[in-house]
Amino acid sequence: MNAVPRGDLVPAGILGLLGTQGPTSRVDIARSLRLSPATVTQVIKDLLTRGLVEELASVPSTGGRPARLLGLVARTGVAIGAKVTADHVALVTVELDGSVRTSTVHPFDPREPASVGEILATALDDSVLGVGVGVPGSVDAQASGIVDAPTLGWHDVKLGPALRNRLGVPVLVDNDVNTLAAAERLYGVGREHSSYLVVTIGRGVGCGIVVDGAIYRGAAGGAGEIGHIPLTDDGPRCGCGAIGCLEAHIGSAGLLRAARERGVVGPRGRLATLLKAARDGDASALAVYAEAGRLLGRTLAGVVHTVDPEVVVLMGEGVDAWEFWQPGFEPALRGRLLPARRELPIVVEPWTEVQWARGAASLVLASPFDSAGTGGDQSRMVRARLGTP
Amino acid sequence: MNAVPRGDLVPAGILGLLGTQGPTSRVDIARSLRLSPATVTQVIKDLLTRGLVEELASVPSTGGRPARLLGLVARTGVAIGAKVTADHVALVTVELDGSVRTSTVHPFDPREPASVGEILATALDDSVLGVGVGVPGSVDAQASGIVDAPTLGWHDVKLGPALRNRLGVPVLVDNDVNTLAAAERLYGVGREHSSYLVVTIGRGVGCGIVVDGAIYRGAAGGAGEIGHIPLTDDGPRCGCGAIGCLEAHIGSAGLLRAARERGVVGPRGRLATLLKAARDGDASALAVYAEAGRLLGRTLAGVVHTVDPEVVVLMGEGVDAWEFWQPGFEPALRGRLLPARRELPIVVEPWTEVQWARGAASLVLASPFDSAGTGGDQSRMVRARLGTP
DNA sequence: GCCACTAATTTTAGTACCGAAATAACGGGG
DNA sequence: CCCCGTTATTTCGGTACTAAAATTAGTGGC
Repeated sequence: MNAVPRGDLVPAGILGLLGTQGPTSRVDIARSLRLSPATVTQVIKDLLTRGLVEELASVPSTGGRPARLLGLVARTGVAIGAKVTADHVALVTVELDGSVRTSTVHPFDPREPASVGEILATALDDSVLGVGVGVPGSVDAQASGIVDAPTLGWHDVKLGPALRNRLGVPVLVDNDVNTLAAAERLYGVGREHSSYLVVTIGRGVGCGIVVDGAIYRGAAGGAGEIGHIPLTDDGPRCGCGAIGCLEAHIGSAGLLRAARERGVVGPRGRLATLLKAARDGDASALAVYAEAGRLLGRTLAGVVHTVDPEVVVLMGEGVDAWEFWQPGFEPALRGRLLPARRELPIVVEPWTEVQWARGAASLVLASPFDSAGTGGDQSRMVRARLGTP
Repeated sequence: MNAVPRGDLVPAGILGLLGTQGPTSRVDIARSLRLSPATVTQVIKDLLTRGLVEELASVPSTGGRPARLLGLVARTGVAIGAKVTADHVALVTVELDGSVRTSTVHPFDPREPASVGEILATALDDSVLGVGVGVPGSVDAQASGIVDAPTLGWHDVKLGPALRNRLGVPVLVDNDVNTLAAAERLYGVGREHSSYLVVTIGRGVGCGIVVDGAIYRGAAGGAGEIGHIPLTDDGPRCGCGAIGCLEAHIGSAGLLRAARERGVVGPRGRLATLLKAARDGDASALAVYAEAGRLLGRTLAGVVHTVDPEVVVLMGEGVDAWEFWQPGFEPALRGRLLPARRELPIVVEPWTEVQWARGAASLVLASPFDSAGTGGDQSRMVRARLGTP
């Protein structure tokens, strides 16, 4: 058998691994990146002489020669992550190890896409490796960053080029759910599994698909739009123009509509009212959530039959009320899955707004692992910044 | 940038390309297989000296040096394809260029899985490169071939190992729909597109997913089971045990049930009766098909939103009546797709039973291109057989 | 303390590819 | 006919890996 090289990726991959997973031995690096130990030895030798990596303590022997841990020489690199919504931009700066250093929120008017650049510029300094941006819409490619986002009123907005021009650092743009999938890959289920779905419930319903460790974007960057899976032929109209989409039923607006119809909240009531009613044990409120859970479970059964993932992760604002969705969700999902998949693990992750932005930063931090070339030249630029102190 | 090698695959890939696409110039080979012209020159030099390939006529110059066509030296390799059903096994032998040489059908009792080996043995001779088998169920991996097929009453049937043992040639086993997807890749839309769905309608409903030119099988070989996407909470019970699956509505049995309910056919009527009634313009018969088309269209809209393919191919026994499905299908699909995808091309392919078996043979013929390693050691063995006269 | 055993790392001797530059084989314009 | 532009192919000099063998650094038994 011969080599399976992947561009100038191995040194960056090792640096990225050490940055995200902490100190690691040569064998473990080889196993994680599917390289031969020989290659790791060679590359590490180079990184040692360049002073980017240092040898740390040995781990106690397990019967053979003890492994020598390797660590990143303290560096100042950070990534900036931004999540764009209809009325604000959330910004975080994230260390190489994934910890959030700072977090801010800025008001934002989507009619002025360029102002995203101004907001990001406030956080920029020499230590920034790159900027990741998550948007609620479809993006042609991370490295390009041309956005269609109906909820922002954006069509063909050239956000990526504009930001690169304004900021002068690598900029990766992707659908917001895909950014969460990227974060999950570095810090979540992606460490243990190579194929999974990241499903978000909240204002809309989205799904990031990870296959063999790579984010699957579809032919035109539109994969994972499960919010627009049709459920019914009548029923609520969705923002997309069609009728009876999943999102129209169980997105924030759909929940609220159902709650009003049942009289749980008044005509001007808010979701918080519905949630409070459920917490107080109101039967109608519980029924609204249970019905939403049932629809989500049934739809996800279909998605799982189509994609066959190892795990499903649930996130988004909506999981705050998950305890009330679950009674409807579990039977609807499990009862519909084929026997072979009935034990599919479902992971519900606690949620804060910062997660979105942190996910966006993960686009940058995942660049060293980007052997599929998803991030194109922008990922290469991040790697270049990582390689020279 | 450096090399992107793929195992000992390049020589086999070139042979496979010449076998399936016919005579090709070096530059075109390089373009098709995404290799550098330098590499092609080197490998071809070797293949020429080994007598596996010969130089043919030049193509007329298009302004520069004329390209020299290269062709396979006449060889006797064939692949055998088999499609297993509940009552028969269809067998074909297929030439390297994809043309069907012989085609036979053998009665079969699924309670005796081993008899598949006996049937295949009748077709075996020295020229056989390998055997491909399509089964109506899920398969753990092509190169292994352990089958779960409820419709055959098979659970954990070790078909692959048994056949390899009996036949002594490489055996690749896959879900029947995936075999069609493999055929499509070599001879159909796969020549022009790298991501597509192959949807079959007939007794069941299935879907082969091709992503970046590779068949996507999911975490456990169960991807594409769209027949079990839940549509309704009441309604017909499906063979899988759940209620209201797509397949229960629009599979052969579902169609027949609907036809009986509407009185189009008698209690012992058959599908042919329904089809004939539709051809005679019977309104109820047309309504049965239109409703099936509507359900299929609505469901596929959801699948397309999830997967975002470039094209969808429709096949299977059911397409014989496609003209009657279409009136329900088109509006249901297009009306539900997001605007960006509304123009999705749908290709309906004419259908004969032989297609299934030919698809199975494609598993073998695709082995030379199998850079993803889907076929494992069995594909390697096919390549070995291809490389030594 | 010496030996057998184990596991991590390094060395060695390739291999399979690539990019860039050189060369070859045409057609067409003067 | 000779030169030019164009396209195909080949040559050349790397590069980035690999597998297998050798080496190193521990453990535990005696």
